Amino acid sequence: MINFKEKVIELIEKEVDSLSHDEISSLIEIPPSYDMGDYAFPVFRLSKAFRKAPNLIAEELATKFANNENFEKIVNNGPYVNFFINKSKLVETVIDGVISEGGNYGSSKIGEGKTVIVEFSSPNIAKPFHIGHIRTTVIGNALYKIYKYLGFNTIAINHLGDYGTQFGMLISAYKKWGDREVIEADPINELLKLYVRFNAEAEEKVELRDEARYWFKELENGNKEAYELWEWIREISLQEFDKVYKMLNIEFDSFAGESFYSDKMPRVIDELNEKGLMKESDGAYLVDLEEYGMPPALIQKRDGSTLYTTRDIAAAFYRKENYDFYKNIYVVGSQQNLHFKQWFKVIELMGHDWAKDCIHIPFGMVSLEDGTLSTRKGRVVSLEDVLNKAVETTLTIMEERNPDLENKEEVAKQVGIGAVVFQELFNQRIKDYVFSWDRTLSFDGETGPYVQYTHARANSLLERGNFNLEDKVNYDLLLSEDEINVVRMVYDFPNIVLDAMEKNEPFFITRQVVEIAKGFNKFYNSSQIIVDDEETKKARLMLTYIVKNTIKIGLGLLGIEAPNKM
RNA sequence: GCACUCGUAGCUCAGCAGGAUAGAGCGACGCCCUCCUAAGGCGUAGGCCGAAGGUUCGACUCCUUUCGAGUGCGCCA
Repeated sequence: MINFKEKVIELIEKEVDSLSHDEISSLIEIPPSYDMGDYAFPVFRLSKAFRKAPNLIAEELATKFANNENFEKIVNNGPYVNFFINKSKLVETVIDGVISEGGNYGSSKIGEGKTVIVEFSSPNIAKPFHIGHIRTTVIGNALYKIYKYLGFNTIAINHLGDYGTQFGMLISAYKKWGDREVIEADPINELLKLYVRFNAEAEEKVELRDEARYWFKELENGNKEAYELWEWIREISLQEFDKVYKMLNIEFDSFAGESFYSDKMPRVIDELNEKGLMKESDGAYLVDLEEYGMPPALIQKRDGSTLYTTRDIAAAFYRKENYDFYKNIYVVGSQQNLHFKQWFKVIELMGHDWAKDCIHIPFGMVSLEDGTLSTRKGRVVSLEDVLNKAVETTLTIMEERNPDLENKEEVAKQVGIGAVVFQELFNQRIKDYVFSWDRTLSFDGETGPYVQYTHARANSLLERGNFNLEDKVNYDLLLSEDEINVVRMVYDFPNIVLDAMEKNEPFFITRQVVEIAKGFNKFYNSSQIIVDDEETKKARLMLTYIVKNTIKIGLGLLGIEAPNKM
């Protein structure tokens, strides 16, 4: 495909010596409106070197550029040189590009030979998989797909919270009040009950805390009874989580959670000791980070057991050695900003330069209308319920609008779940939000169903119009404002995918896909696509095809399906 | 107390690592199916971009201060 921006840079480079290629590239912008051009080059920076007023410089440059095959017009508008892409060329390059790449439009090989680890989801076993987990799960999955699409060797790791004092509590609670059969009938809820009860009683009886710590210590020491109980709890929890992962269509390459690293910590502690980084404090051991403006990182508790910082460090070492990652990404809430900053620093202090390749991707909090989520206080909304409810609502809408549709159930799942995922990926990660059923179940406007609907509509047009990919198209029949607008957005798509990767922000893709859908719907409403004139029909169907294809790819990168009918 | 994050229309949010007149969706009001999927399209109303300074030819965007909200800060994860 023709890179028009690059063509703009080439032109400018020839006339302007004082700026490098990259400088020019970063100066070039997209005008607020397309009547001002596709690209603009502001010349303010040149006024010193040229010793002229910006307007005059722009005028002079525009005159020099005047004729060029890739641009139909290059003119100055005050201190800007505005470039108008040759529309016919644009249409041609986009259509050719989409046809030749097909289902891989926008993919790339830039990641070849590089491994990216994405750690995400990571729920705590024996606890409900609730609405608070949706962000890491869905954002992480999208990032995983995006990196993969760009050619990286990508590894999805579910770093299960399957270790720590909480399991001491659970084991202790189970031994007191547990009943195997009751738990197996409804694992998460029953385990949660035990956990809640234990915490409640521990408020009064402080000795229970010591008991919990004792059992965790026993677990770490390999006590058979403790280990078997723990293994069983882990297994039944995973089965529960798997239901949600299936609904979301998410797969992991590894479930190596915290427990997996339980025997990999001594070497970390040894290395910290060797390098003189460990400090004793009240019987516990830590790495002092005061110099770096951070509180110390606790490595080992007074009773000799470890903390999650230690496990995270051990896990990072393990991953470096086994995957030799290019990037090691952690999709974890912003509450843990400090924790990651601390242990990344510890690894750096140990002298490992790959510390810089460890990246924390934070996201904002989800809360409920009546306050923060709290497993212990029972203030949770189960993710499974949310997804089921969304599917149900979708089914109701479908009964009204398209009751004759085949495989309604299947489509309702794709649309309902897609709606939830889409909304999750619609804004910047960092924003906090309050969960609301109303918003989650509203499918009008810029939503997942809107985009999917556009996709289905496009598909239906292609079928009705007997679209044939082999048909030659007259590019000059797609030059109206509405048509070009759509073409431009499809043209931008590959760069948007790159942006999403560079900034680890899937929502760039979400927004672009919405823009494409909007543009197409506008076109659809203003022009008849299946018309008598064969040439026109072929051209318009081709436009419909590139829209459908790009939407499908975009949704796919977000982990959302694109049904052909709805 | 210290650190970090957020603060743009009634609501929910975009605004591309400073640029040309601040944009959507929802909600409100008014239109458009004898026509390819109306989960759609078109239009109207609605904003001193939390506040004050500063840097710059130019600030919603960068810096400082300030107010408001959230999060985190040694034996939980």
